[in-house]
Amino acid sequence: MNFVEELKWRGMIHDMMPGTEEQLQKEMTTAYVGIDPTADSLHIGHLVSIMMLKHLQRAGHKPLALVGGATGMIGDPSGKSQERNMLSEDDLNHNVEAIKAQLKKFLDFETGENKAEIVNNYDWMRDFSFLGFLREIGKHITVNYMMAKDSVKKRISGEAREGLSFTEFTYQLVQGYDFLFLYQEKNCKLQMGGSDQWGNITTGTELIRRKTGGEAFALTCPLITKADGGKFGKTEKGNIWLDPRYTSPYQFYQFWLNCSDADAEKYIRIFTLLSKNEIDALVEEHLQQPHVRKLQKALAKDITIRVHSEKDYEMAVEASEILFGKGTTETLKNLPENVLLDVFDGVPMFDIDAQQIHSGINIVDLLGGDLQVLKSKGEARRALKEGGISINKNKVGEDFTVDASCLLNNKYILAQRGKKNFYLIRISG
RNA sequence: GGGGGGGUUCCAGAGCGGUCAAAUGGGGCAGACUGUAAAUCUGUUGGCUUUCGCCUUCGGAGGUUCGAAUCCUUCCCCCCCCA
Repeated sequence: MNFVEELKWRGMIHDMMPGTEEQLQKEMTTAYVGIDPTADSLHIGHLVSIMMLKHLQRAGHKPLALVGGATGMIGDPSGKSQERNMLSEDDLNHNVEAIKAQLKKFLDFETGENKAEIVNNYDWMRDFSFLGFLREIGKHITVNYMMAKDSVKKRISGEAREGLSFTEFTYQLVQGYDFLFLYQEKNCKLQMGGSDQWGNITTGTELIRRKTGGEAFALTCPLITKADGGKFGKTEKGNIWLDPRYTSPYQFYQFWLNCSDADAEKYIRIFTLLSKNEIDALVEEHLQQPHVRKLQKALAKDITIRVHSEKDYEMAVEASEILFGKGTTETLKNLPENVLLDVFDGVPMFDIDAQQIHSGINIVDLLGGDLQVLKSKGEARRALKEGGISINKNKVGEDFTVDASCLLNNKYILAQRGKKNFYLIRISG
């Protein structure tokens, strides 16, 4: 199966320029996607682009990951209603390095003619003078052409009418120049990205055509959505990051496990490397017994292992079973300390003076007091009234007193708000 | 430079001298139901105390008033139109 066919059945093609498939069949082709270095870790929103590169490489082509050290300093107006904050040069450098390290988990940077490469557009933009850019690049593209792009139109005449700065307006040209540069320096003939990048990518192919007479191509994938219309990759707590410092493997696993049926069916094609047959079989099984959530489990397993590790995956499953399975106070109490800590890795931890527990402390004061497990006593009281608080998996009321009998391993207390929010309280001293 | 419209609690958006911690919708959180789902229904959504009550909040700073988110002064910011 060739690259385009592969992406097609996975539902990863939104649009592509005529001739793209032919180009890919003709020869080993170098293609790139851009990654905005807005943080020092990738999040799962980036994973789609990375998977495109992965499939590209598996099909024998050469992937480039362009880390936008320069474009990141400007900000893409696509999809944004407002101009965004600019990052400092230091932050950008730090982020670029961190992202490089993460990409190495997904792509082969070592072997073969088609080994992956990372490029940073800051390297070639840094010394490009403003005047130079105007003379060499700007004159090839008309303002009329640039204004016709949706990303620009929306900002000028859309309902929001936020206005856009000249800097933002220029973004597509700068990105277009990246493509031109890579075309000339690395024989890169294809740019890929999310469908919101179409306009930016075509500015690049246009620039290449006008300036060199050469032909380059564009391929975009649909924006990942959720069936309920929410934003993909976000939870109440924010982005789902690849870096375990920001999103623990347990939370990461849980995110995928909690996908809706419709989403899981879509995501498993996009984010895993499972074959069409394997996925079809899983979907079939899922239809028979939706409550078993085989699809979600397979999805969560595959991604967790690839992003983290087999061991992290097993730990996450174990934790999930203890927390959501038939876990009771008894099973909690019997858990050895090291297992307990592993299970609750990534769960917020609070330290409290041993004395307070031994003399008994009211639940409201414990949760809403100085520890700030919950924001305030008012909130603690409210949650208690709603029946939303459990201690060691037992629901408790407002007048519950926490004392030494609640301790797990003589040291820990598991507090729970609702079904999914856990807090571990540890005594000290 | 001229003219106009705005800045309200997470967001949108009412309020326009007291009955306003501030309508309504969205979102969030929680409960029931369930598949750790969706849909639905219910409760809740500034802080302290929970009984009355108190404190902080309506762009910033002053002022008028017994009393202001609501009136006045001044400053800051945003948007639109014209030059």
